[in-house]
Amino acid sequence: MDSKTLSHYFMLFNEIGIIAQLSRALFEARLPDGFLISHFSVLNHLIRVGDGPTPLRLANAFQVPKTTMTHTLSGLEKHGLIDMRPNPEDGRSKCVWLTDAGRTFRNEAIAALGPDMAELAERYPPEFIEDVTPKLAEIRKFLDAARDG
Amino acid sequence: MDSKTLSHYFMLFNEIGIIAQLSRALFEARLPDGFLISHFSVLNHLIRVGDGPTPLRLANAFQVPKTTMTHTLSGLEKHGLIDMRPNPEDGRSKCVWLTDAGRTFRNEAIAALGPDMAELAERYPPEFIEDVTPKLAEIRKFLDAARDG
DNA sequence: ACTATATAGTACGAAATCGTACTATATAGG
DNA sequence: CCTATATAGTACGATTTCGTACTATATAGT
Repeated sequence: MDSKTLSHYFMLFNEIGIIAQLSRALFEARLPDGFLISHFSVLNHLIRVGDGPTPLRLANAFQVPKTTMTHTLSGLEKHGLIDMRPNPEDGRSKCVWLTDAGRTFRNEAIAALGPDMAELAERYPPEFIEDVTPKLAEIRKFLDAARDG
Repeated sequence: MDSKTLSHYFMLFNEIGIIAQLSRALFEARLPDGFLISHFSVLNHLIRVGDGPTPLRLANAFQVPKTTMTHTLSGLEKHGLIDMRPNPEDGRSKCVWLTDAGRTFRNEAIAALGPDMAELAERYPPEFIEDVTPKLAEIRKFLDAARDG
């Protein structure tokens, strides 16, 4: 791959990285004190993909060490947003389930973004978003598949 | 903004966040041992925007506390990738300059991504990328402007 | 059944990131 | 000029994240 083409691909991920950083800071400021994106992300994942996974599956999904996931989950459990139950199919393992409070927390966190997104929508209408999102979803699926094998 | 539209906007940033996380893990694995994305990001920013800024400007650009930037810069300086010189216009302040080693490090880090990007290019040709990147750049500029004003 | 190996989760220490407090310099007002 | 306030950077402690080592359970081979 020639250097000019490479730089185009690199720039895509550079833009994505910058947006992620800016939007993370903005989003975190909207969360209640003491909560981080890492907490929200787990709740959101459990709703998107379904709850009941093991901590290890979550760690893999987020590309973080399992020790980090243990720490994040303990915070969520302490606040009553998830339940950790023994895995009936494996005595070494646990399963992570959302509580009602966890679902509520996630939904309220998204709702808190309303004003910011409305501001964004003034410049970039829904059609713009609906054009870009599926393309990014494609790339995301590709990256997700690439790291497994 | 109705809840369905909101969820579309949210999903965009959700995809961006996931891709950023996956690509960060992939990229960090390509960096020499002991270096983090935070180090590379600063070098890359200095090349993109031009070097000579103060640590505080960098901290603002990356939306991180200035103490974090102090730490990151001290790591870069220890490895000889940047120079920190006093600011001739302000005795409290310093200016950050790239060294030749810093430029080389940044270029080699990007080059190390070649094989991964080539793999991506098999599925998503340059035209696909060149369609998405400018749209993301727009959103990035908007977010960047929004936090100042 | 028994042993060896692999896996899930955690304890613990190291490094990165963050918030508060402090020092040094700059700016504004008198 | 002198004082009061604001700003740039850093020191320090707290939290998050990460790597290594450990315990408990599962799986494979015999």
